[in-house]
Amino acid sequence: MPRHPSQQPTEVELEILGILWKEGTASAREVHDQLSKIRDTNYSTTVKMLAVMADKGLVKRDETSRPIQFRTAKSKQKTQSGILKNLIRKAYNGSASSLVMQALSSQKASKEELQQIRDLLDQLDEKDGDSP
Amino acid sequence: MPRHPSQQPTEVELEILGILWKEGTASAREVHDQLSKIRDTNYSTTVKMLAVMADKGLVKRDETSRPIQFRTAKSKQKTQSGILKNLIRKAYNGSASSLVMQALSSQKASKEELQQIRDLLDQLDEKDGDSP
DNA sequence: TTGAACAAGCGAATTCTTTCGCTAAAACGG
DNA sequence: CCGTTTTAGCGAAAGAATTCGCTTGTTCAA
Repeated sequence: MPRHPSQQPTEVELEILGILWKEGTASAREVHDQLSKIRDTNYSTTVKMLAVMADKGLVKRDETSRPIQFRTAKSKQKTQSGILKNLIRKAYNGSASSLVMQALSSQKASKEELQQIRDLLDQLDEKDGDSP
Repeated sequence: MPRHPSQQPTEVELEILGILWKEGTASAREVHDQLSKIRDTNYSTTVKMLAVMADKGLVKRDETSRPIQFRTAKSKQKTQSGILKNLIRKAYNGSASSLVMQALSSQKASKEELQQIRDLLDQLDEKDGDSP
């Protein structure tokens, strides 16, 4: 009986995606150097992970340049919100605001950030006035 | 070489935790009935998952009552914020507010919810005036 | 060109997750 | 009680994720 292949990126995959989001584009070596700071891992492993991720369509390879450059296949936005949506559904019973409140209470945020969030809230209010 | 056992609950585990959060306490059968609505799974599998989760310390069994009752071992809060913290670190480069903004923009929230969030923001502002 | 150094890839082993058939034990109804 | 139904558990296997040794290819400087 076939298992459900999870749509979400795995732990390590996410860490690698995180690196690529930060760097934009990077060689296997560069990815590895970053990765090895947060995870005890081996260069071969990193290379393999990138290969697996390429198969899954999570990253793209640019072979025209040497060393081969990697970048993410989907936009950061899209990937992040996919993960978020999934998490909200499974762990927050579908309520985005529960997640938001918890994130705000359990993690520190600067005044500027809080203000940014307020601004966004205002925008949202305007847009969707009051509709059932 | 030992793998990093991920601290986070897996996909199915999370779904089961979600059910237990909603129900408070439930028998294997009850968990299964709920689970099978969102996932094509077998009663034996559910029972096994609960056993595995008990081993990992994710759920507790109350054997005094028959059928055995399950409940989560850690509080919903604690588990959720653990997951969030992890996600923020890995996928949001440590910025809780990025996650919050994305959650707000990509998921609908009612006016009441938005207001709740505002209230929380106000509280946070008061508490931590202007930090170092 | 040639050897050192680095990059890429293959294939197989490990460990973890998820699956379920099958057996035993417990509860239930007559 | 006894057969039936439900619950619990075991153990094994299928599937995924992660690991890395080792081989091969490429680059580069002397």
